[in-house]
Amino acid sequence: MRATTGVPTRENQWDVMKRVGKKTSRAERKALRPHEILEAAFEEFAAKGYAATRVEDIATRLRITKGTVYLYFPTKDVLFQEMFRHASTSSADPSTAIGCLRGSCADRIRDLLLITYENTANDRRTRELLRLSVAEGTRLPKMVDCRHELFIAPTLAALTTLVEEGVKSGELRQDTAADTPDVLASSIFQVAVWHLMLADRRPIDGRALMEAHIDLVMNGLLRRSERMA
Amino acid sequence: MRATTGVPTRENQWDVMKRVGKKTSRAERKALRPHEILEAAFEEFAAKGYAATRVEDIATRLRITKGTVYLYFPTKDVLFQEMFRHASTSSADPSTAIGCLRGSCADRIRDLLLITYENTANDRRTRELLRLSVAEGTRLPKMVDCRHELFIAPTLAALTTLVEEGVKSGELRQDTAADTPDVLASSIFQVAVWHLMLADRRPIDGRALMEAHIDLVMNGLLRRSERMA
Amino acid sequence: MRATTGVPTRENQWDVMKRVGKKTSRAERKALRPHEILEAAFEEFAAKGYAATRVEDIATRLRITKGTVYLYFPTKDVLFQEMFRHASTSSADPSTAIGCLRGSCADRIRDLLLITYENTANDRRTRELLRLSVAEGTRLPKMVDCRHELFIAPTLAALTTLVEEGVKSGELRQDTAADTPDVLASSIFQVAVWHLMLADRRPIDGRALMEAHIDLVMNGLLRRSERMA
Amino acid sequence: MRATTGVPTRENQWDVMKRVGKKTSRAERKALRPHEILEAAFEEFAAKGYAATRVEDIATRLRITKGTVYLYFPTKDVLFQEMFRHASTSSADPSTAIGCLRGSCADRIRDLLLITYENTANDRRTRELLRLSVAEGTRLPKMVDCRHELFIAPTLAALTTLVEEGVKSGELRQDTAADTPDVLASSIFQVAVWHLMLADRRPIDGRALMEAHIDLVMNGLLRRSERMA
DNA sequence: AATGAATGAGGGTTCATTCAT
DNA sequence: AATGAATGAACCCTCATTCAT
Repeated sequence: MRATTGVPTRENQWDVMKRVGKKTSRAERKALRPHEILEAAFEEFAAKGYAATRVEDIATRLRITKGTVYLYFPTKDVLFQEMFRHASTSSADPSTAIGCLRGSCADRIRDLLLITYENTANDRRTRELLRLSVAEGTRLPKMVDCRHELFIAPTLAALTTLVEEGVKSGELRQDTAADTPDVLASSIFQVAVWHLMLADRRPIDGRALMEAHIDLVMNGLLRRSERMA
Repeated sequence: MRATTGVPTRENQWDVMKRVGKKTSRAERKALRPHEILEAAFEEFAAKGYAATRVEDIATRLRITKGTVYLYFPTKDVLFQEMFRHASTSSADPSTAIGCLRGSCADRIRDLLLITYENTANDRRTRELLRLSVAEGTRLPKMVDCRHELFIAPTLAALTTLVEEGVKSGELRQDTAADTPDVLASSIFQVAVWHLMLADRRPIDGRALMEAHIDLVMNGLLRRSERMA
Repeated sequence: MRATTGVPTRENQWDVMKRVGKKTSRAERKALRPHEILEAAFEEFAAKGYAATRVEDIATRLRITKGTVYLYFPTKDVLFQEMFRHASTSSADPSTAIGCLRGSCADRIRDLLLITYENTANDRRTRELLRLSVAEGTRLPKMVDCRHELFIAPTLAALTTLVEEGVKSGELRQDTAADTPDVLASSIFQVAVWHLMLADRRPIDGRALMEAHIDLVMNGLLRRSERMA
Repeated sequence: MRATTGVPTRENQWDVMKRVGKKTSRAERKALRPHEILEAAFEEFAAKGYAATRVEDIATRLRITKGTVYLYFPTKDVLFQEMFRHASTSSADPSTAIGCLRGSCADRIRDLLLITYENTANDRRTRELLRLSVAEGTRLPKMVDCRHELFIAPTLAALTTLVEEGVKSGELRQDTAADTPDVLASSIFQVAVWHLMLADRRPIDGRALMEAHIDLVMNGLLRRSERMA
């Protein structure tokens, strides 16, 4: 029925292990596999998108064969979704950041934005998840909603709380802007999109841009005397 | 399921033309075709991405067959790129907007941002081009760079010019923010990404967000007395 | 994306047609295709069973490629079922045979059995459908039931009617056997199974066996006084 | 769905043995294994056919893993053939039945047919072997021939002998039917095929059908004077 | 110009078989 | 002896592309 060559054309994972003298038991290997595969899947899907990625590409990245991938994930589609969940889960939880803010409202807003920036726009993994959310979101809205619920909404809610507090204490002015404090975070989106679109071809200093934006939103561009009603 | 009949169940383009009494000559038809195809391609590619879109999907949208598509475009890949160029070209040219700005620097900045917002984040076509830039940009960096060159860079350059002018005239303060006036436009990215990710599932008032952001960047969030050094 | 060799390695159907000077228009070809494919599918499925048959085998038999098969049938499974229905439909309808029986009950029973034999056990196509019914029937009971309903049941019902009539008229004896006249047809099953199992390796004279069986069962059924020479 | 846990959810063979306090040594186990595997293989192959059965299905039925199957049988194909031989061997040997027939020719014929019926058409295992002979016989004619040689031919030969004897003694009439006494057994085929095709969806009383057939063929074969009531 | 039947390379998925543990 | 992770050859089905009509 099926021919069985058994003659490996290229050295496989085990050969490699022997050659480099690594000691990984089968059990260890197996326990690691799902994680490894999800990581490799992340790289491939992020680089090429769902449809253009071949399961074999993912396998090859790990020096295994596609059959092995199917030992751990039943379909490409499930693999994608698990990968998305896995990559999301390993992102920094915004609540920890929110929990350790100290100082004046302005300080806390500044720190929250900077920390969020570091965890999102400045984090390759999170950026690529944004890419996938944009690219595949139409196909899998649930996925994106879930991510929004867990990561974006809490941060924006924290901003809203901080602004409300600052307005109440008189530290911040009460105005149009105070009604939609989401906009405080807009530069994070800008940096993220910039990275996604232009990568290293037109690099920007994300941190500088963030600080400029924070300066702007806190102080405004107009001279004191020119301040608009 | 593939039909095997070959009997068209719905009236095709010629039937339609006959019914409504239009007179479109063959020559006219031919002249229109590339444009029609590019439009249909835009819709399909935007909805499903490059790899997941079938040439036949595009043809079906026009009630023609895939063979016809190949009369005008040699490959799917070329079609995609031409579509991208075409959709970009039909976007509003930023230079026209820049040209008709009037009033104080603040006014002109505000107007430029609002006009750009209307032409980009609030324009479905431009938004979908952003989606494609993010999704397929890795594969076709040239495409994205070109788009950046023609649409994004000029707008940001205009902003920079306006800010410099305002600083020189004393209308705007000279500070961190003035060094990277790009950030003034960050809310446009935010609205665009929000639309792309959450579509109509979590709608936002883009215009209100824009105005809040403009208010913020012009006036700052801090009370006058609290202004940071 | 996809390489396009276009270099045919072996002459295909069209080459063949040109070479032998056949004149078959595309439209004619297309109209014939489903029928051709069903016939080829019949041969392959009958020879190897559902699971062991490759769609490509079916295509190759027609000097076309598997892609073409999928132009007419959406899946292998549907192809199998349509093939089964098609092959069944083209079998002789028992009602026509039943309609033209003449003579005494004995004569009509004899003729019905012989005709049924010719149409079933002695007909390769019907025999192979029996093979498929036995081999794949567990998977597709509906298919077998349908076939039973249309072909087997009517014939057995006709036998029952004939026997009842003969008993009533006094031509046939009333006894155990008259209660289950199905057994009159048992030799048809025997010949069919023999063919399916031993093919041409241990050939039998089906017709002679049929006649011997008829002789046996008729002389048993008939009253003493009616006994045939 | 493939499980990735490796944690057995149901108790395996050893657990079972421990629980019920059985003491089966490794050696005993090993001696039993081939037999167990062949039995499990019989069930699976009979239910799904050769190609559609997975080696793992067979193993799972025994709560062992496919690796173990390969310890005892080198390939799936060999396993199938050994299973077929094994299942055949465990069928009742016709010679024993033939040996203990007593009474008149008519009695012996009747008894032989009834015993054969019980051992074949009315025996699930033998019936399923018939199914496999029909389904896979084209692929493995040797197998079927062997089975024919050992089980079918002897029974038919015995029938022939009995009929010849009856004719010689004057108990049976000498006529067409006497030339091919095979037909006496045709109802066995009929019942077997009926079971295989219609299973329990259209049940029949096999024994009644057999007796009706015997009644039919005996009263036909017997001389006028010998006719049974 | 338009069609759509046909092609065939490819990618998802399965499963017989191997072999280190 | 038994396991089950891994392999890789197939097989189903899709779809970009071609080309005769």
